[in-house]
Amino acid sequence: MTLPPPDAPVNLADYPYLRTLNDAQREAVLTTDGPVLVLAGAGTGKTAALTARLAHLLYTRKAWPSEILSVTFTNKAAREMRERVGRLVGDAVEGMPWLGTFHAIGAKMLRRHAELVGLQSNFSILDTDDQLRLLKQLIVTADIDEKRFPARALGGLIDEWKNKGLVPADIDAGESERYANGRGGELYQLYQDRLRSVNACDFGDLLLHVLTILKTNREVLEQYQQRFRYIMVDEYQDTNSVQYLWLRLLAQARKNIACVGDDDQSIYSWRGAQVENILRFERDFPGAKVIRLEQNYRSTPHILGAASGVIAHNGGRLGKTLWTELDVGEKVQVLGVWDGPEEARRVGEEIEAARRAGRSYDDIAILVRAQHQTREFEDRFIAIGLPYRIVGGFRFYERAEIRDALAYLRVVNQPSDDLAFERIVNVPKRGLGDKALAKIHQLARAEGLPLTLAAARILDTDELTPQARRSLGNLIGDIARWRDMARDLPHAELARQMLDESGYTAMYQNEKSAESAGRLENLSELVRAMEDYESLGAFLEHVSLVMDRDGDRREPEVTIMTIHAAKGLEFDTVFLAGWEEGLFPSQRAIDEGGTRSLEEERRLAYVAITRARRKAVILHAANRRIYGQWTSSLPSRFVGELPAEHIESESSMTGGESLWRANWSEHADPFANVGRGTGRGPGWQRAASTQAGQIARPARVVESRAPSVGLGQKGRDDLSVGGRVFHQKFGYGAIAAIEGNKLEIDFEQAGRKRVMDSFVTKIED
DNA sequence: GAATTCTTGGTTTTT
DNA sequence: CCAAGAATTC
Repeated sequence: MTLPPPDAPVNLADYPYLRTLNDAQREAVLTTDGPVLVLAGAGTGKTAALTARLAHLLYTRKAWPSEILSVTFTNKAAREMRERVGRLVGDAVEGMPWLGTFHAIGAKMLRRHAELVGLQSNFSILDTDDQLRLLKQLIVTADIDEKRFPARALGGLIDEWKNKGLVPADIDAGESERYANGRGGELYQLYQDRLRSVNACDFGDLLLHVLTILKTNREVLEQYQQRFRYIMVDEYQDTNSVQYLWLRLLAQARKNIACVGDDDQSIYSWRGAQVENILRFERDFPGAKVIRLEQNYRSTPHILGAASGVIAHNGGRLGKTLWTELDVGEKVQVLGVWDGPEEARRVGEEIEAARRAGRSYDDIAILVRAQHQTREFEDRFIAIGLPYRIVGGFRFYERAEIRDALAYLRVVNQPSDDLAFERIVNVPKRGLGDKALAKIHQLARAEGLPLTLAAARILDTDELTPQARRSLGNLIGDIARWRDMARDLPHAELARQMLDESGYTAMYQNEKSAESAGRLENLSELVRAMEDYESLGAFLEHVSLVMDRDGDRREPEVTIMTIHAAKGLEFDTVFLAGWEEGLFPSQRAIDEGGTRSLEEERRLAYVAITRARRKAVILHAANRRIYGQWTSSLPSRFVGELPAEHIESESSMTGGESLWRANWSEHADPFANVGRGTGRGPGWQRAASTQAGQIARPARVVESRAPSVGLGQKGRDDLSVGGRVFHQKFGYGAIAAIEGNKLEIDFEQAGRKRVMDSFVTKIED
C-alpha cells in the first residue's frame, strides 16, 4: 500500500483501520504524542484500538517499525498484536524488533549489554526448576536447615525482591529477616554471585539487570530513549515495580507513552503487580490524556449488568460505565447443586444440550478458581465422551525428556552452564552418581572452574573410581566433539546426533513403560521444531522465553481452565463453577489478605463473568470434598452480590425432602467428619495449628565444621615436595612430585596416586 | 543405585 | 484424598 505524506490531514478514507472504530477508540489512536492512559473495560475493543494505533504510527510515518516499543505480558498477546498489525499494514510489521513481552525485550537488551552486569552475552536463562536446584545447593552450603526454610520460600522471596526492583544491596535487615533468621539478603547475594559465575540469569534478572544498566549507564539509557519514539503498554494494570521503573526511565525523554489497562481486571497482585501504577499515571506524566473505552461489544446487557453489580462492591476504583447496544439476551443463570459430581454432571448436560442446539464445543468454556477443580469435570467428560481440553498444567517444554534434551543443547551452547551439566551428567545412567558429582563440584569450586572443565581435569587424577573415570571420560569426549560439530552442523542435526550418541534415545527405546513411546515422539518433535530457528542460540532463547507452543487444534473441544488463564479470552457460553465461600473467594483470601485480597477475588469474579458473550451459568455446590473430607459449603458472597434483575436462580435441592434424601443416600454421609476433632482438618486449620509447633522446635545448632579440604583456595603455595598431606579418600601421604596443581603423592595405605592439590590438606609436622 | 514406604502439605501463573 | 519428595530399605 502507498503511504500518505507524514503530515497529511486526517481523512478517514486514507486510514482504513479507523473506519471500524468508535470515537473513543479513534481518539486513542490519533492521540499519538504525549502521555496517554486508555482505561479500557472488558470487551471494549482494547486490542483493536491498540493495534490500530500501532498501525497508524507506521502508516503516517511517525516512526519506523524499529522505533516503537510495544510491550505485552504474554506471548499470546504479543503474537496476536503482531498478526493484527500485519493485517493492517502488511510487511512493515516484519521489522518490529521491539514488539514483545517485557521479558523477551529485556532479554534482547540484556544480550547487548550483558558485560555491564558481569555476564557474557550468551548467558543462559534459567527456569524455576534450575533456579530451585541452585538455591538448594546454596542453602545446604550455607548450613541452613532446608526443612525449616525451604528453597521455594527463598525463591519466592528473591522473586518478590526482583519484582520490586531490589538488588541484594537494597535488602535491609527487616527484609532479610524473612528468610532463615535474617539470612535472606545474604542468600540473595550468594545466589546472584552464583548465577553470574555460571553465566546465567533468571526471569527476574531479565528485567532487573536491564533496570540496573539503564540506571547506571547514562549513554545506554539515552540511546534507548532516543530510539523509542513511541512506547505502548498493554495490560498496564498488571505491571510490577521493575516494569514500571523501566518504562518511566525509557519514556522520560519523549513522553510518548500510551498505556492501556483496566483497574477492574487486575488479578496478579500476588505476583507483584501494582494496580497503583495505573492510578498514579497522571501524576507521573502530568498532562496525560485519559481516554475511557466504555462501549462493550462482547456481552449482553444481563451479563454486563451482573458483572458490573459485583465489581461495584469494590472501593477505590477509577470507575467506568460499560454499556452495550446488544440485545438484552438471557439472564445469568445461577445454579445450586448438591455436590461436586453433580456440578460436573449438570454442566455436561447443559453442554450436550447446547451442542444439540447447534453450538460448537469451541464456543464453550468452564472457568474455575483453582486448578484442582478441573478434575471433577475431566472425570465426568471422560465418562460421557465429551471432548475437552484443559488449558494450563504441564506444557511441552516442561516435560522431563524435553528439559533433558535441552540441557544437552545448553551444555554445548554455553560451556559454563553448570545446571545443565548436572542435569545430564547421569542421564542416561552412567554410573556417575552423587559421589562422583560431589568430587567434580569440589574441584570446580576450589579452582573456580565450570563443571565441564573441572570434570575434564579430574580425569587426570585418581579421585574417581576407574569405572566412573572411564564413563566421565566418554561423556567429556562426547561433549567436546559435539561442541566441534556445532560449528558446521545444522543445529537440528546436531541435536539428533547428540541424543543418539549420548544414549538418551536408547534409554527410552529400552524402557517399556507406557509413556516412553510418547516421550520419543516429543523428542523428535523438539528436533523438528528446532529447524524453524536460525541458530541454536535463537532456539534456546525461544524456549526459555516462549514456553508455549501453538497447539495443533483439530476437533472442537470444550475448554476447561482457570479464570486467570481466561483473561483476555471470550466464549459464547461460559460455566463458572464452584462459587462457594472458601473456594471462591478462596479461604486464604478470606483468612489472611483482608479487604485487598477479597477485592482481588472480586475482580476475578468480574473477569470471569465478562468472558461470556451470550450465556453465563454460575454454579455452587452445597457439599464439596476438600482434601478428602466432605465439607458443607455456603454460596459465595459474590453470588449474593449479583443484581437480582440480571439473574435467574435454580436449585436442584428445592425439590423437597425426598430429593434431598435420595441424594443423601447416594453419597457418603457428607457430615460424618464435620466438627470432629479426629482426622486432619482442612489445610488452613492445620496450617494454623502446626505453626506453634514449628516455633517451639529448637533452633538447629550450627556446628562449625572444619572447611572441607582446600575449599575456596586457588593456586596454593603451601605445598612442597616431601611435604606431608592428608587426603579424604587415600589418607596420609608424602608429596613425591608437583606438576602445576596436580600432585603425585605416595600414600601410606593407597600407594602412589595423582590428585589435584585442592583435594589435600597440608599436615604440619 | 534403584525400589519402596513414609511424610507432608495442599490458590491463582507468566516469563 | 492424592501427588511429590524424603527417607529407608533392598
